[in-house]
Amino acid sequence: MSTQPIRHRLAEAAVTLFDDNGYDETTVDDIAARAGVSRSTFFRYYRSKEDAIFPDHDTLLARIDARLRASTADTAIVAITDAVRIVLAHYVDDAEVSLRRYRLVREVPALRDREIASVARYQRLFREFVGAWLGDSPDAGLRAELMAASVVAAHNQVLRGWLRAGGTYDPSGPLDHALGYVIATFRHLEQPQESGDQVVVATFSRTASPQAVMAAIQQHLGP
Amino acid sequence: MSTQPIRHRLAEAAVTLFDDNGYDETTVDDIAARAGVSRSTFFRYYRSKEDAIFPDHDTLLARIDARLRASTADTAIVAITDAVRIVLAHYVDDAEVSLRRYRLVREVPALRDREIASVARYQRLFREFVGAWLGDSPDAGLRAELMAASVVAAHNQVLRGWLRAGGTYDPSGPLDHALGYVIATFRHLEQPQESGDQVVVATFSRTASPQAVMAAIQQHLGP
DNA sequence: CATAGACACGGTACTCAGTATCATGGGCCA
DNA sequence: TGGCCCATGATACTGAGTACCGTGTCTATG
Repeated sequence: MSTQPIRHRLAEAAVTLFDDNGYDETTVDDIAARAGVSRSTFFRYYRSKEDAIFPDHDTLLARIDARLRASTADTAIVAITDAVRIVLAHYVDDAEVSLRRYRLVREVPALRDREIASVARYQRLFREFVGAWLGDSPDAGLRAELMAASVVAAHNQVLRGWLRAGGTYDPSGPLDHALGYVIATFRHLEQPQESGDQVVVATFSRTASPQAVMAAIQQHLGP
Repeated sequence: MSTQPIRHRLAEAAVTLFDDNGYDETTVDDIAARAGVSRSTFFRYYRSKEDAIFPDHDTLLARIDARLRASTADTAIVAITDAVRIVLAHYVDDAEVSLRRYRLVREVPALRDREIASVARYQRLFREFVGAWLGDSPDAGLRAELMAASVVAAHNQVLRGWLRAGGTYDPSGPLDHALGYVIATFRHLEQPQESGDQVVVATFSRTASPQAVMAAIQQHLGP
């Protein structure tokens, strides 16, 4: 029938039928028939009907895992930035597919839940690595959780904006901007001496007199 | 059979059977039979098999919505803190049920995904309100997304810790600690003059001389 | 060349979640 | 008493997902 591998034909049949007739109205039999194979074969390639729209989450997850695994605490921020860029690039490279899927996922609750569950797996991955990098520093668990959540949220915000705009621009800039926001909040991940040439001074009681503030600062700055 | 309302009997039958025989091994028929009603009646009270374990998410979500709706941008942080406290308290008040459900959700993928989807609804709620409060300030969408994600992540981290420990302590302290972390990062949500009695001073170039630093500070502190 | 095994696919039959629809029976009001 | 409402039960159906078996093809090895 076609020279395309079956797996690809099934995915294409699925998304086309979902688009044309709706998700609930499309049966696995329909998909298999359109791809020219049997129902059995469909389930041999995809575990479930939903799977046919998310064919590449597993491999992408594996790539992220590999990228993070290749890093250490010292290069945490670079690794995280890279990883998020990989994910976003994956969507951007296949803009056509991403946009069709986005429209679908937006209006089918079952698919939306599935998407959210996938995102949670990415977040879990980030959390585990950041947690390991933070070791047993104070609040390591909490900070890892917040870091992972923020990174994923930043990515999602940029991606959603790009999808809503129909994929009409390069989201690299917005992503870097968003990640900058996140990273600024979590500078303490890296060693202080590596955190650029800026140093935060202090906070003081609002009721303190200017003289008292000056004295305290002068004392810490040395001669 | 029992004086308990049917809805409650069904939920109890469900969680008991899931505990004893496993989730997949328990059919809706089993649950209905144990509650002494028919299969039809089960689906009249719960939309799905999973629903029987998450009976109160909708009402809790409505309470959070109400709490946030009752606030404005001025009192954002208090509202958010309150809302998160409400959610955590809901779990703590029913520690027995929460713990059983936690053990179940942890090992049944379908339930875990469902739980994650529920959490996403809370996050969406926070995002919408914070976004509205931020109005059209720069990066409002991004900051709302990050704020919501962080708040939810902080809550989940505290809740998970409490659940893992078997619900053996009062998690209010840890929650406040975690929220403090989050709020510190998002101080700019509130007006500066309302942000407590602490004031952040500044950052300076590491190469600046102590004298230059002092001069700059003195200039901002006034006479 | 023949045979055996691996493998991919098709076919069949089953379980069970979820939906739709109708029947029933008990309380309640006129 | 009669009629109505409403909660429950009963039945039948669709479709996802699983298990299992049969069959054809391709390949390696005698």
